[in-house]
Formats: sequence, structure tokens, C-alpha cells
Amino acid sequence: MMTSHEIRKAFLDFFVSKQHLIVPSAPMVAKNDPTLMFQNSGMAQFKDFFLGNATPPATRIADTQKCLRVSGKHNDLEEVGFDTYHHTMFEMLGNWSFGDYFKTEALHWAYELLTEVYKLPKDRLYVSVFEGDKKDNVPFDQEAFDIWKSILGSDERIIYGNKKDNFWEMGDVGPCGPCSEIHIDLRPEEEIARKPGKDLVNADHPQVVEIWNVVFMQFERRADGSLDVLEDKCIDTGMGFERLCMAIQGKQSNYDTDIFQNTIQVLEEMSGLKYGANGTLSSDNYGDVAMRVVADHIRAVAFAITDGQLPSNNGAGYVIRRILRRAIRYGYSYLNFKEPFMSKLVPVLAKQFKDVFPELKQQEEFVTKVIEEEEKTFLRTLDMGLKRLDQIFENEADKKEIDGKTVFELSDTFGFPVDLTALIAREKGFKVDEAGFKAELAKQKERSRKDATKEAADWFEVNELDNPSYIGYDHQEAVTKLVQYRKVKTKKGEEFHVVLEQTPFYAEMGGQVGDTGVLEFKTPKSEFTLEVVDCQLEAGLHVHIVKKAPFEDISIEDLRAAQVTAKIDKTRHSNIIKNHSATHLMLAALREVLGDHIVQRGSYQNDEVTRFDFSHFSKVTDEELQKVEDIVNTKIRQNIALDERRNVPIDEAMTLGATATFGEKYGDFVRVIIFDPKFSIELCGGNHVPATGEIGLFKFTSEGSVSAGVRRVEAVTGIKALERLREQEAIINELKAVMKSPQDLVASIKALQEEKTALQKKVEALENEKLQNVKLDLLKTVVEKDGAQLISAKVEVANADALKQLTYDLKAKLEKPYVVLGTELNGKPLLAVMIDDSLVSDTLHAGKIVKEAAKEMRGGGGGQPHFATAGGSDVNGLQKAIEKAVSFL
RNA sequence: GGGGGAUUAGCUCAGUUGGCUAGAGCGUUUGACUGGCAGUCAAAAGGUCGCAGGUUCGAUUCCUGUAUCCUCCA
Repeated sequence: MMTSHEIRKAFLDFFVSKQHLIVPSAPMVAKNDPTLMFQNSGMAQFKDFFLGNATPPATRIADTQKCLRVSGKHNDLEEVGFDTYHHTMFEMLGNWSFGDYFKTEALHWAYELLTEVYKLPKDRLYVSVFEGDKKDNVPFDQEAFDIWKSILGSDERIIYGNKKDNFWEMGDVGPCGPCSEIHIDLRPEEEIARKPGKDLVNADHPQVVEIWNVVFMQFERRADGSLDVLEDKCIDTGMGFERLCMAIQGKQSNYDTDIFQNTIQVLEEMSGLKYGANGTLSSDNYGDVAMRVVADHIRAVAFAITDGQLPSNNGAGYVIRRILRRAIRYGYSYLNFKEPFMSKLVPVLAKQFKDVFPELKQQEEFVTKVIEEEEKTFLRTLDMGLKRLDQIFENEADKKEIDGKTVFELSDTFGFPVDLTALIAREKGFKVDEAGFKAELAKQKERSRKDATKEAADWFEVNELDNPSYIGYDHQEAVTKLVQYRKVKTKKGEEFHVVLEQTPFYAEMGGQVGDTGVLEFKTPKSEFTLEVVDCQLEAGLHVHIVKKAPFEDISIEDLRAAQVTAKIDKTRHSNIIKNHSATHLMLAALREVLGDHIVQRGSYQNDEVTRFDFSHFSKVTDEELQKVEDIVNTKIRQNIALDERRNVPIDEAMTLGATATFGEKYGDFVRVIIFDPKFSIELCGGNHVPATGEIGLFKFTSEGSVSAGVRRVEAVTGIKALERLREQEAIINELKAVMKSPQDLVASIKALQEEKTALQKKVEALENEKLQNVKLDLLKTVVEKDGAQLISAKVEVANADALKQLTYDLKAKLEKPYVVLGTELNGKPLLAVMIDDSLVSDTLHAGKIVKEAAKEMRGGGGGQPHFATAGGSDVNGLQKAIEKAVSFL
């Protein structure tokens, strides 16, 4: 039997023999395509070639591509594991022709590979051709039909496919064309005798499956819906590797192939459960389902992390977190893993894929650590949720239902997955109020939406100018005109938004805050100055935000004629750009010190500080931070001139080795910021210092964690860094002065602390001793009354605790105490009542006694049946209160 | 950006009409038993109840602000 490794190799070797260039898989995380989070098909990385935006390295290419799908027609994450053939991550084998060969070769080779190399039985194969679509004005694919007929010798295994199954389009416009699929029937003979496989093609049967899709790109869709015939026709094929292996290895399930069996065997050892004990296909056996879920998900997560996507709380990172958590959940619930287990599977995969995807082996340790951290965090979350659930089961034992609000609270506040709640509830015989949950979720969404919206009036157009422009890269001041303004109501009040023809104000973007400054208006009748508190980008416009503006009192003619001088706050701006340029240097230095896995996760620069989040799995040590500081400050001292390049084609920028930030969208032309081409090259639209020397000084102020796998550092630059150092110095100097300039400041403070603790203990001991004397005196005043030993007195103590202590001490010395003690503390009366447990009854209850008695001193109180305290505000009533308390006996 | 929650001993956490000498388990220290290890038993030490205000006779508990962490939504 061919191993999966051999099957993959045979594919690539076959196409090498047909003069194809083999290229490596693109990273699974789509870094340069803003429309995609992950590679979702074999052709995604070649999109630019089909669109004609780039030239392929060869006209014939073949590869295996790592793909990830979690949503779509057949890929709902929640379904994976319940059947035998759906996956989150999968490999797509493909061969491509860019204006080279077309249908004849593509179909002949496909058939040759399947039947000659892989030796798949011919009588189990079916092929489909496009039947045509009148509405779209696309004809029946006669060409493909004829080719297949000549290959197969007859048309009895050819199926006609409709537009949905057999016409392929990349988007609303662009290259498209019919396709031909090859299906295989893997059912046992007796079933085939009962029902011919031809009837089951494209019918979602787990054993009659499509294994290869050959797309003929021969048209181009225009915006008006019409089709043009392409000059350079292309071939785009995709063969699902996991399914192919199932077919060749004669298995009933993708999970029975050696691709997944390594992992599953380890899972069996770890869990002590046997996979497939009740029949492999069973979706009722949750142990089996769980193993499939884990085996599938660990691949997806491990390779996603390898390709640069850490689990996080939004975007692509959240997708990875959800996949990982789903696997942990299944392992936890059905395989009885209560401790991190996913991370232990990474070495299995690293070994299995070391020849085809060596990147996992290279980053084995890192990937393991990230997954383990994430597992620990989530297991803690699960534990908390389970405890809460247990309480709910106890409290609602008679209702047998968990209301929607509680379910929502579990998920919203404690991150406990809704379906897990439902699952556990079912096991306990509880129902879950799903409608109520959905209502709560809708409310939450509404809240978030509502908050996001501000009430904005329509723009009031003053001057019609279609091209407002930003000139801040070259100027800090502009003499210009008012284009439009509007009034906006926010939660905090009212503000005006102003758009100018030209502006030197940078609008917040890429982490750099917006500029502030002034707008000086000169109209024919008046002059006034507006203070700009912020500048934000909206639909490509620089929107200046001002708190007050007299626009409504000025005629439209005068506004139109107004000359506006826009000036940014230069000092603030210069502090901001120091921080921004320093951030670039810092990123480069971090990568140098910590490694290439350092990827920007977020950044923020204002005039005070630069804050930078990046992916890294452990605390950055003080030594590492110092190294980074040293590198950055060295680069500052080298006074490297800014090399700023505008309108660089994105491909050219990437060739330069530019660092692009994941999650940022880039156009075809980008701005590149270079400080020493060997050190820092970044795609960036922000403002920078003309030379690094201007930054002056760079100093970290903090390092910490934002979430698992992400660290946050903050740093200051320039005058702010100096100010900070001075502040610290001032504190130390002041401390020294206060401590009378000791030789070792730290040691003397420690000594002071120790001394203080010792003295405190001494005072306590003395007070206790004093209390003992009071106690002895009081013991002499014991009066027998109704079988109880009564002590009542007004005493002097240091604090409320001492009074408490005294009553307990007295209790210990007496057989059947009834103690009433009062004291005056800070001008307020305090009362304590202690009665023997044997005396406690409905009427003789310390809490009640004290409450009644406290009325005498205008106060209240409470406590336990045998001991209670009360306070009040009238010292003069203390004596009466004591008497009152005594009178209860 | 908005909502919810958490913050109590070295660690993990309990602690409701505001008054319970602020607790448990693990860990630490000491003592006893044992030939030693391990263990068992007994005892002890260890707390600004995140921080700052406020309400109250009295706040770990209620309110406001703030910091940090968790979590959901956008």
C-alpha cells in the first residue's frame, strides 16, 4: 500500500515528468491578500497570475498547498469530526498551466495519474462535464466531452454537471470557465450492485466522492455580466490530498489513512480509549468524534501558528483560537484530558511532515509552547465554568432548565462555550433555553452597535473640491480653503468636523495618533482661530475635529471666501514622530534579539510614549530588553538619514525585504520607510524623523503581557525619556535625603521596614498585656445572676479589635458568661455583648440584644447569637445602653 | 470602542439581608512517632481583603473612580 508520503511524492514526480515546476506551498495564513484570512484553495497564491497582474515563474507549475476552511458551503467548523471527510486544514494537490497546455493534456494526465500511477480501478471512476447555461450564454463543454469519450472509450461514465457544480468563477468579475470533475465510488461491490455509483455523484455520499476538479479558465467575466474569450487559456486543478489517500489506501474514512492515524494512535495511548471500537463511521460515539476533531484541529492550529498566526481575540487569530478551543473541549469532555494535551501532539506532526513542510519541525518548540499556554488558559476557563454550572444544577434542581440569561452569562463573562453548556446540561437531564440565549446575544450586539454610532449631521459643503490632499509629509503648515463641515453630537457633547482642501494634519492611522493644532480663519468680515483636538481618517478624508466653531453664524459666501491657515502643533508632532521612528528601530532590534517570529500585533504612538505589541511566547528578560535598548540607541547615535520612498509597487517593496504588518491592508503602491537598508525596512504611511539622531534617547518603561503569546512594551524617547530619567533621579535623591544619605539606600529602607514590623509587634504585645490587666480587674467584678456570670463595664481599649479580644478572653475564663462591655473610641460609643452558647435562646440573642441596646446611643448593630457588636453616635447614651443590654438577662 | 466578571495567606480558592476574633486545601516551619526515606499525627507562622475616595455607629461585603487580569460583542 502506498503511504501518504509516497502518494504526494508520486503526484509531484508525475508532473515533473510533464515538465512542471514544483513550487512550495504558500503560508497557510494569507499575508498579502486582504480579502482572505487563510489560503482556502490551491490557486489562491496564483491569483495574480490569472488576473494578469504578475508573471508566473513558469507556464507549468504543480504543488501541494496547505489550506484552511472554517466556513462556507461544506465547511462549518462545528461539523468537522462528525463525518469522515471534512477538515479544517487540508492539502490541495494541483497542477497549473498559464497559457500553456489546455483541456486535452490536463484530462489525459489526470486520468493517467489516477489509473496508471495510483492504479485506481477504472470501473469506479466517473467524470463530469459542464452542461451549458442558456441564461449565462455559455455553451455545453463539447470539447471536454469529446476528450473524455476518447479516453474512456464511451460516454457511459460521463455525467452532465450544472452551473453550480461545473462552472467556476473567482469573483463577480475576472477569469472563469467550466470545469470537469473526477469522482470515485469506494463502496463495496454488493452496494454498487444495488445502486449504481453514477446516481450518487454529487449527492454528498461519504463514499462516492469528488477527488479531482480540473478547471478550464477560458473566459473573462466583464462587469456587465458578459463573457469574453481569453487569449491565454489556463488550467487550474485541485485534488484533495486526504480524500485521494483514502481512495488509494482503500479506507472508508480520511481519518483511517496514515495522515491521521499517527495522531490518533498517540491519542489512544494518552486516553486509554480505542478508536473505532464501535465502528469507525459512528458519529454517535463521541470518543471517536473527539479523536477526529483533535486529529484534524491540531494540524490546522500547528500549521497556522507555524505560518505566523498566533491565537488571539480577533480576526484570523480568533479563528485559530476557536479551532484550538473546540479541540480542547472535545478532548476534555470525551477523552478525559484535564491537562494540556494538544501541545504534546506537535512533535508527532513535526516528524510526519518534516520532508514536505519542514517549517513545522523548525519551529516545533515555539509552536508547542504557544499551544500549551493557550490550553492552560482555556482549561482554567473551563474549570471556572464547570464550577458555576454545578452550582446552577444544584440551585435549579427542580426546574430542570437553565435560563438563557445564565447560559449567556457563562459564555459572555466566563468564556464558557454555549454548546458545551448545552452538552453538559443534556447529560444532567437539563434543558437549555436557547431562545433566551439568542435574545441576550442580540441585546449585546445591539449595545455594541449602538455605542459605536454617533449622531452626525450631513456634511455642509462650502467649496466644491474633489481632491482634498494631505501635504504633511513635506509641510507643517498650509494656506487653504474650507471644503465642508458638519456638526456631530457625541456622548460628551458637541463637536465640529472640518475638511480642508489641503492639510498638514496627520489623521490617526497605523498606530500614530492624529495631529493637533489650529485653523486660522480669515473671512471678509471676521477672523477667528479654531483649536483642532484630533484628526481622524474617514473614507479617505482627513477630518479635523474642533470643539467649537462659529460656522453657523457666518454667511456661506464669507465661508466660501475664507482663507484658512492650518498649522499643526509642531512640538507635539515632533515628539510623535520620534516615537514612531523609534518604534521602527525597536521592531528591527526585537527581531534581532528575540528572533524572526516577532511579528507586530499592534502599536500606538502619541507624543508621550510608544506602545508596541508583538508575538512572543515568554517574558522578555531584562537582559533582552537592555540589548534591544542598546541596539536602538546605537542606531540613534549613528544618525541614519531617513530613506523615504513613495509610490513603490508592492512587489518591489516586498523584494526589498520590507516588513509588512499582518492585518494591514496595502494597495498596489506603498510607501516604504528605510532606516539603514540592512536594518529596518517597513511599509508605513506615518511621519518620521529626518534622521535617527533626532530621537535622542530611547528607554523602555515597561514590559508585560497582553494575552497568551503577545507581549507589550512601552518606551519613551527624546525629551520625554530625559524627563523620565530626571524624575527617577529626583525620587532617589529625595529618598536619600529623607534617609539621611545612607551608603546603601535599599538596605536602610529594608532595615526601616523590619524595625517597623518589630515595633508594631511590641506595641501589640504591650496592649495585649494591658488588656490582660483589664481582664483580671473585670474578672473580680463577676456577679452571679440567674445562673449566669455577669460582667458589665465601661472600659478603655486601644481599638475595636481589642474590645472584641477582651470579651473572648473573658469568655474563656468563665463557665457561663454574660458579658457586656462598652467603650469610647474617637468620640463614638462601641458596645460588645458575649453570652454563653448555653444561654442562647430566641429571646436571649446577642445580635438582638445589641441592636436594642444600641438605640440608646443612636446606633445599630448585629452579629451572631453568642457574640455581637454595635456602634453609635451618642457617647452619652453608652451607660444606658450597657444597662439595657444587661436588663435582658 | 462597549458590556460582564475577577482581584482575600507563598499558591488555588471559600466567605449574603453590612457586624461571624477573615477561613479551607496545598505549600512552609517546628514538634512527636519511625532505623532512614516516605508517611501519619499535633502545632505554629503567614492577611494594608488590588488602590483611592464615599455612604454608615460600623465596609472584605454597598456606591464612585482607578489599576491589573479574564471574557463576550464590534
